[in-house]
Amino acid sequence: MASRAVRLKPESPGQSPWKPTEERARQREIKREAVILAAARAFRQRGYHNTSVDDLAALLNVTKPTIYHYLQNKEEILFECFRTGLDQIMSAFDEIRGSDQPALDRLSAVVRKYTQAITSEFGWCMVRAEDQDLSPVMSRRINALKSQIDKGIRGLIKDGIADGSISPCDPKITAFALAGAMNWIAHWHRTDAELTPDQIADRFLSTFVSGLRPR
Amino acid sequence: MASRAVRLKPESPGQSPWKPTEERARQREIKREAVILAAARAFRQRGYHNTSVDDLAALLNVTKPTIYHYLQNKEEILFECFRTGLDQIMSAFDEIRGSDQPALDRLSAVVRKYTQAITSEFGWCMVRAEDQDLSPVMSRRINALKSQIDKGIRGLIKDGIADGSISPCDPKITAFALAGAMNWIAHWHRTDAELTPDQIADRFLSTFVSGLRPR
DNA sequence: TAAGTTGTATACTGGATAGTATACAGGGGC
DNA sequence: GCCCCTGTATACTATCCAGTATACAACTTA
Repeated sequence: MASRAVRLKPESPGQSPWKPTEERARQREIKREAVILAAARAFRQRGYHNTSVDDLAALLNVTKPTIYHYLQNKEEILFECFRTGLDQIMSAFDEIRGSDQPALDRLSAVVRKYTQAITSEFGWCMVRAEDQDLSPVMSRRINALKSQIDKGIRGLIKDGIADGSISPCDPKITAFALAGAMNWIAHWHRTDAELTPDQIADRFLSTFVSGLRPR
Repeated sequence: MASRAVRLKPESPGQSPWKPTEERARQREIKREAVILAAARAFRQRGYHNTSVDDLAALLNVTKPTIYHYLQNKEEILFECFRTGLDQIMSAFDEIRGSDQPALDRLSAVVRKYTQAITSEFGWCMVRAEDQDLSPVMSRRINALKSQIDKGIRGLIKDGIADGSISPCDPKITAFALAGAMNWIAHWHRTDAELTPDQIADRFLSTFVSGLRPR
């Protein structure tokens, strides 16, 4: 569940004979990511199938072949949207790695990060885009990422039961409930909403941790 | 939030001069619903955009014009799938109307019914189909139904806070969390799953009612 | 300044598919 | 037996759109 952002490391400047080439590669990557971001926004707004590659190109003030210069096909665009969003969620687990807090506290930290990710531009893609629009190979890769996230949440719940910070429950179903509540944010959250992601996360945590029944 | 199933009432037989006509209307309705059910299944399996009307026709051993004889266009098919699913959820509220139980108990009953609805054939349509595939007029009608459901849940939470069966919380966000957890079932539930809808509902309720923190 | 590489555009192809024009078959009522 | 209504099919149109062939422009390097 490591953050997968593998980036070109900027070498010490003015030394490599390949510097210009590297600069090009960086520019290329910037543009590629711009396409992916524009796609994520458009898909969220209009849906994957209601957004043509021509639409995407128009949003970026270029033409279709330019898009295809950076990404092989429409499926790859969707895949990258998926992946970028899921990577954001995965990174929620990075910062609690090695922590010795009670598992419930670690879970709370993950919930806050997760909520931030889901309210990002890529939230829609993680949650609403459909596997069926990807080829079996790509779909399997996405499902592997989703499965890792699920395992991470379940693991924290199991740890919590073990260390006594979480009361005994079915980890699988509890993880589904928690993930479902968070993923659903992508359906109703608007960036102009009154609540910040952190406020949403705190209220969710209050509900899930304390429960509905008065103590 | 009344159940909207308006049905032809079978008149006392053998009397009306229009009986054959009525029989025809009934047959027509049966076939129309068969189309909608087949569509719901196909959409869940392959997605709306990956299912052509020809595909649908083939599933029913007829041809495309037959489909169009019962439904105006593909959008109407999707709309009816939406509506059928949402009606099922709406009916979850019917049986607690007039109940004098504490609101938390009424909410629990709704959660059980809701879970049954979401695991039905139409679960996918309620949750995963996209408004953007409907015209603005139809989309507004669907959103009105969704909004009624949301109001129903929030109302029960507010009632619970008032009658003391639910501890004070933000009703809006709590309703979103609960609905999100349930709606998400449509993403992971398979009919061959090990847990029945009622078992899922009970575990959800245990999580939401008692909370994660040990008492 | 010449040669190669990268980025962008114009203009096209091919395939999928929503929706329709039209014909026809069968049953109920006269 | 004739007519009309309902249901179904064949065969078509029109449109959208993913992806490509090709040309050209601009920059890199020498």
